[in-house]
Amino acid sequence: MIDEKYPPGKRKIIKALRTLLEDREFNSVTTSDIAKTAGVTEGLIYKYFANKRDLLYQVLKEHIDQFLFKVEKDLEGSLSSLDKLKAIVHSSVYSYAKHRVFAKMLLIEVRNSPDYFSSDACNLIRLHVKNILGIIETGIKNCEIKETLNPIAIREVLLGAIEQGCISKIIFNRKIDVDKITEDICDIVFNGLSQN
Amino acid sequence: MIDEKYPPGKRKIIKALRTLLEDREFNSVTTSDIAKTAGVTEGLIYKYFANKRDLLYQVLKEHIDQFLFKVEKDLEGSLSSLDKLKAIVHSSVYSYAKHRVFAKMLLIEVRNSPDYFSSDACNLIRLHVKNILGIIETGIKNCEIKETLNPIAIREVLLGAIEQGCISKIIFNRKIDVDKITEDICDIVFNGLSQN
DNA sequence: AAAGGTAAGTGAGTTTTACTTACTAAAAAG
DNA sequence: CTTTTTAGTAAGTAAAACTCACTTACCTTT
Repeated sequence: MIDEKYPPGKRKIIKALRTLLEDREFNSVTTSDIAKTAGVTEGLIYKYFANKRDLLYQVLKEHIDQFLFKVEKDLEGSLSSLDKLKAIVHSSVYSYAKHRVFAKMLLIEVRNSPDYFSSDACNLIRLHVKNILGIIETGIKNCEIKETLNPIAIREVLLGAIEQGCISKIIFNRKIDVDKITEDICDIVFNGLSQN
Repeated sequence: MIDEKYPPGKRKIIKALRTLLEDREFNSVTTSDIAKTAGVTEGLIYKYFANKRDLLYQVLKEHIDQFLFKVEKDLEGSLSSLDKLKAIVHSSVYSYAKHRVFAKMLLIEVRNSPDYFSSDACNLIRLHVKNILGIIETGIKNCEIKETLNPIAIREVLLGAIEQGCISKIIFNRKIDVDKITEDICDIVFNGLSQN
C-alpha cells in the first residue's frame, strides 16, 4: 500500500510533515520546518511534490488508503444494510479519534483549496462515498430503509452527523467516545427524533 | 447593525474583500488585491484590522448578524419545537444558498485557524447553537422529541446534515434547492430512515 | 575499468506577501 | 490660533514558498 520504493528523501519528507501536523496546523508549518525535520533541503521537497499542498494530499492519501482497508474489514461481519451503515459510522468515528492528524486534514485543512478535489486523496474518498450510497440503495431494495427517502440525502445526513460529532473534539483536543457517538448518531438517524 | 459610522476607508476595505470572495478563495486573495479593489493603500488595512484573518472575521460577523436576525423572524410563526427546528434548517439552507460568500467563509475558510474560535463571529454562532439546543430540550419536555436521545447529539446531526447538504453545492457552484433539502433532512432526522 | 547516463540531493537565489513604521494632511478640540 | 486626534500614505522588512543551476553517487554498458 505505502510504496516502500520511494527514495529515502521522499519518505523522510512525508514522515516529517505527518509528525509536524501532530501538534501544529498545516498553514503554520513551513517548508523550512519540513525540510529541517526531515533532514533534507527545501529544494528536495519540490523535486518530489508540486507544492506544499500536493505534499499534504499525498500524506493524506496514504492515510485514506489504510482507512478504507480497515472499513472494508469492519464491514465483513455485517449482514443487514443498517448494520453496515452502523459499522461505517463506527469505523469513521474511530478513525477520527485515533488518527487526529488525519482527521484534522480531512475535516479542516483540505477543503479550502480547490485543487484538493482533483487529488488522488479526494478520488479515494469519492469511491468510499459511492460505496456508502450503494449500501443505502441495497437497504431500500431490502425494505430495511424507507423507499420514500432520497438515498443521497440519507448519506449526507450520516456523513454530516459523523463530521459534526467529531470536529469540535478534534479542534479542541477533547476525548472522543467512539461507541457513544456511534450509538447516538445511529439512534437518531435510524429511528428519528420524533416521539410519535 | 452595520455601523455606518465606520470611516470610508474601512467600509471600502470590508466591501472589497466581500466582492473578491465572490469568485476567489480567501487564501488566494492578497492584501494587495484588497487594497487595490478598495482603492486604498495596504497600510490602511492594518490600521483597522489586526491582520488579514481579522478582516475576514469582521466581514463574517456582519453577515452572521443579519442571518441571526432573519432566523429569529422565521421562528416567530412556529409553535411546536419540531416546526422550529424545521424553520432553522430552512433558514440555514436558504442563507447558504443565497449568500454563497458567507457560506464559503463559514463552511470552508474559517475552521482552519484557531483564532476564529475567539472571534466575535464565532461567539455569535455559539449563541445561535445554544439556542438550538434550547429548542431541542423544550421539545423533549413537551414530549415532541424522544427523551431517550442526547440533545447535543440531535443538534450535531441536524447541523451536520445542513452543512453536508450544502457544502458540495457551494464548492462546485451548483444550484441549491432549499425546500427539497429542508424536506429531505427533516424527513430523515425527524422520522428516521428505518422501515419498521 | 572507463564512460556515460540517470536519479538523489544541495544551496543559493528570487519573488511574493503579510505586516510595520515613520510620516503627512486635514479636521476637531481646546 | 495652537494642539491633538483621525484618516490615510509610501516605502520598507522579514519570512515564506518556490526555482534553478549544480554536484554527488550509483548503475549500466561496452
